[in-house]
Amino acid sequence: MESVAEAARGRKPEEVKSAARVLEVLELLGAEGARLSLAEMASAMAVPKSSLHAVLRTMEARGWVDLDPSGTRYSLGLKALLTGTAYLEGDDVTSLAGPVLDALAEETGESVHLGRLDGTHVVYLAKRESRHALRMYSAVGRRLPAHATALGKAVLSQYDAAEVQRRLVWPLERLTPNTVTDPDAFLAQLAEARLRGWASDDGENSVDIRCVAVPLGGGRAGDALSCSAPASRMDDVRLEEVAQAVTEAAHSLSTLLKRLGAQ
Amino acid sequence: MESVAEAARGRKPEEVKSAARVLEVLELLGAEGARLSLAEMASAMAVPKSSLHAVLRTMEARGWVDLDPSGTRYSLGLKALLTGTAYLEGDDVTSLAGPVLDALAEETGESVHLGRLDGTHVVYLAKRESRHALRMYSAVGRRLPAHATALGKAVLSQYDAAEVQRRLVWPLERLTPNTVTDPDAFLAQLAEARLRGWASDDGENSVDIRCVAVPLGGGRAGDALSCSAPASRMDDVRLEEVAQAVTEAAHSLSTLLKRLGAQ
DNA sequence: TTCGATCGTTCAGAAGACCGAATGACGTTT
DNA sequence: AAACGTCATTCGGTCTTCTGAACGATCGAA
Repeated sequence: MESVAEAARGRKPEEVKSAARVLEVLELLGAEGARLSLAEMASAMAVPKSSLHAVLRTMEARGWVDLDPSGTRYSLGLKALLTGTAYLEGDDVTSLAGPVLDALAEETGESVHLGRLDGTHVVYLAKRESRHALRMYSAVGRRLPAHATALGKAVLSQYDAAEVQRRLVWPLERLTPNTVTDPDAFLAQLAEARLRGWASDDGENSVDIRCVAVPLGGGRAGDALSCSAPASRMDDVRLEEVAQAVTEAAHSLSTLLKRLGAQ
Repeated sequence: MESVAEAARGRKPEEVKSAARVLEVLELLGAEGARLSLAEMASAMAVPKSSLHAVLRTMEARGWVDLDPSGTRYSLGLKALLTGTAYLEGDDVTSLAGPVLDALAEETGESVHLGRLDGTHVVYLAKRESRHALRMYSAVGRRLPAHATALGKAVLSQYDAAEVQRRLVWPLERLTPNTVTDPDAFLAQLAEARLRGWASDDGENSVDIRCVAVPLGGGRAGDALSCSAPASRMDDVRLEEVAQAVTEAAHSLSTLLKRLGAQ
């Protein structure tokens, strides 16, 4: 009998209702540094107030959401931060990447990132900042569309065209005048990246930023290493040099990971 | 009838069972960079496997937990990271603190932290690293016992003795030979901090690190600003100088916050 | 003050999750 | 090869949570 009601909302009957709601609350509050009232969240989630009320009580009691002094607006609690940093600490790749990132940042003098594919986006897992005053803004946890970043293209270059077609949302969203949105041109870029071993981004998500990225091996298909710099410091020659350095760094990190996986 | 069963486990009947379990899973997986099987978690949480199974399916479907390639060990998912960083982005204090931290780090040349009291511990919300090669290790999201840190003592100095007694766990845990564990000595330190406006830590959580902290005003009773350095660069005279700088920084941040709260 | 529009909170009937035992799928040991 | 241990997974009856409407509290406007 539940199939009618559940199918109408497009949800699997395999989900535990209030478990899903807890996660939805966290995502909703996280989405925009939001401070939302119970009623606002209930309407946003299309859930009865009374049901959400009990869920929020549970979350508040455990420090996963905080309540305004007024007692009427919810925001994320400290537990969310603790768990977020625990993700990074518990991750093999991120833990091992530290010294490699340090060395690459030292060698290139530019901003260096470790990224992971998550659906259609890439998430920064770790970074080292450029020594220069003019540098790109970034933050661990930040998400950028995979199709407009070197990191994303590096990861995607490991899949065939059909898989890429399946993984991305078409048409590709345009972020800057340089964003590659034509499917054929995009797939051609991936093919080129696959051949030479590194992907690039020329102002495709942020004007005037050029970036090079190399996917990690060692069984970590979703991760890549990148180096970004303002176009003013990154002409084509320099790009190739940096690509070389990133490739070597990625290789050495991949070796560390393979060793870990084998043992 | 549920009061008997629930009271026996010490839980309020106000909790939604599977909501609490979702959070408990996240905390369990976050606790130690753990990779746990369903059976292990079920036993750790004292919950039937079959019930937890459904919860984990829900969490996995939404990317909150990841499953090993083998399909038998769970770890935190990427959504945990996204929500964790969202906590920081959505937080007024952390957002406003950036420039103040930069200035203080520049002025002192030492590591600077923004911390928040969470129960008996202090959590780092933001940091700026020392320019020196010899520097303390720290990370955003890291928790340290409040009674053994300048940050914690700064926050606690705002409460009276009875409140402090209530908030901490006695006896105070010893972390280093310098940790103050005697209740009277500890309360005396807080009283002194309250008078002069800043708290200090002399190798109490980490040998050879000295630290100064000042609580924030502006209605953010739980937050404090600190500056830490190796004892070799921090004699008593220098400590007073740094305390002065931190006090000014805390004051300017508090002013920013008050302005925000008023508007 | 009074009204109106929020908001969070409560409650009893209805719907769905929870649980224990049984099952199937591995990998390892005997 | 066979038996064992451990693992995730399924299933139907029972019990809990979920729900929608009604309530009470709070604030601002009239």
